[in-house]
Amino acid sequence: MRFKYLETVDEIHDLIAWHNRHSDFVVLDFETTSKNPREAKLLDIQMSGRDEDEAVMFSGEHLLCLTVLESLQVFHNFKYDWKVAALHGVDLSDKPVRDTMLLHHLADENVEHGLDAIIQGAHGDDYKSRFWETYASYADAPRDAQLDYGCRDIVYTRRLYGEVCRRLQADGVPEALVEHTHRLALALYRTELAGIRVDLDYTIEMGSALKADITRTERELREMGGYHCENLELQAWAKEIEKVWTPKGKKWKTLPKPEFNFGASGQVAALLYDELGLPEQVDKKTKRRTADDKALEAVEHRHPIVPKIRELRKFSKMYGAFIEGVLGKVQAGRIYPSFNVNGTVTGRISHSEPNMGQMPSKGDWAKIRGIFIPEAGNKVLTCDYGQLEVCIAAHFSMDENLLRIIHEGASQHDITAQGLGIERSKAKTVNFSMQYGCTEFKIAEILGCSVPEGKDAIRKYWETYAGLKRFVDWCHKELEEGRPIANPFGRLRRFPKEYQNRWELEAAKRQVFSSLIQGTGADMTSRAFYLIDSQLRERGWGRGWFTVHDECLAEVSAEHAEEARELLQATMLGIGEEIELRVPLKVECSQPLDRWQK
DNA sequence: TAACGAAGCGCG
DNA sequence: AAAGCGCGCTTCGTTA
Repeated sequence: MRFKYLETVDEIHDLIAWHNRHSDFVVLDFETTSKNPREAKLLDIQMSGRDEDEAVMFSGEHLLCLTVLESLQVFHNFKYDWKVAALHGVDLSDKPVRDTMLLHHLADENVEHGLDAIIQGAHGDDYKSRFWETYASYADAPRDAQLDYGCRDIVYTRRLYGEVCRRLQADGVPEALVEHTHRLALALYRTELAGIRVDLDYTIEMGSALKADITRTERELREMGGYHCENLELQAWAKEIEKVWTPKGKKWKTLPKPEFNFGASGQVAALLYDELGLPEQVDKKTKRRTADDKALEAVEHRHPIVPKIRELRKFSKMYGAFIEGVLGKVQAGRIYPSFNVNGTVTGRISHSEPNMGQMPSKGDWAKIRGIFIPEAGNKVLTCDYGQLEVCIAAHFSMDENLLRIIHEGASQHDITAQGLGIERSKAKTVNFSMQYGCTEFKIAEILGCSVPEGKDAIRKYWETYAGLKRFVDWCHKELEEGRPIANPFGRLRRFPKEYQNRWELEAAKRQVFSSLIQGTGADMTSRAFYLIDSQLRERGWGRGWFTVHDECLAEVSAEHAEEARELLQATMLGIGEEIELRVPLKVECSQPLDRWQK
């Protein structure tokens, strides 16, 4: 390998001009001071050279030179480098781009996609670990070491690009899916750069109310023993002489300070089961006693302290994960979540810092979503696919009852309840569980019946949805014969060809159908999101905000909100035609809103 | 003191 | 038999 540090702008321009004439693509990578693009200072830029073992590096000061580069840009995670460039005043987003990280995920969704892991696996070259063992930071390393480190990344990324392209071709992954994936990432790049506005007053007010709830509930918990508790020890604990759980010694000690932590599940379990003598609830999976919400619910009628602990848990979760979690990430009134295109094996987008997809949506807690607001003068639109999984399952299976649900508006939960002779509320859980491939053990747990009765319930379920059963069986046959199943976009969910034991095969059988449904829904939503974002921008009406699995959100000017609403609705419905879905889709669009809410 | 896994829980 | 899919975040408690 030959690496060179280019000192002058002339040298850089010479090479770029050469690329513009001769290269199909140019590999690029940035060295910076932080993984967070908003904190990152651009230090150096690396670029592929005239032949495949050659790479160059030049100072980040010459970032502007890249604007004259015309060739296809190849990055490993372009979203990061483009954000850094944008925050240094250079927009690279009008250029064609390919991303070896995205391609690697399309080629194998089951492995890690970081450049380090890929290179280590493919070439066994551990120059990266050697570099980081020697130097505390990139900036601390001498120029020679920086050049070697940065340029090796380029050479390996260049090889990787060729290799993943060959693998995608061999697997028959359509170019349209490759193209869509990059366009989606481009839309998400813009979303990430823009960030999301936060209503600080609203958040702080909700936060202080929650904080007061937490304080009050904690006080009530500590006072409670004296009134309701028949356990003498707990009464004593409640009155000053408090018990302290010592993790080291694994036992209770009587100490004068109230140090019991209701937020620690181990301490709560010790309190409920050891101190109060409530019946131990055991986790079916781990065989260990548990103090999770389901366990607490099961014993809450036996002691008034239990529902209080459940309340406190809820308040703490809401305050800690969502109020503090969001406020801690606010910069000048905005948050900047990451939207990861290859964060899941199914093709869903994953979110982080914060995860917008886990913002509370149920009951009163949905008000937490109201934290997120559009720019002044804009409105929020949120549109979701109704019963998307049912539509997709019906499309694949053409199951009679599923088709009835879609065409006649029948309720899936009612049909299942009737078919199995169970309550509607239980039928709802059964429907979700069956989509996830559950066994008679889980069904027995849901219905509160014996395992043989659970088995019978599954038999009735498959009688009710016989067409679906045939399709699920087909999925299992494909799996067992080692053929990956492509979704309508050509995305593959790959499973091992060989299994060490029966259990691994059973796990794969549970996953294969579920992944197909989930992945199809994910691609439909993200395809719609890309189209929505690009059309809104083209028309100057606004932009895409983000997606939450089967929901597209956008922010649009109040002036065009109604037209935009039509556009979102039509675009999401249009995905059905695009993939020739055999059933009609349903899309529910919100009114133009002043904040994110139902 | 930092890093890590487990438990618990938010979402679809 | 490890027996419902896919994620990310916070806290706790242990270990390097």
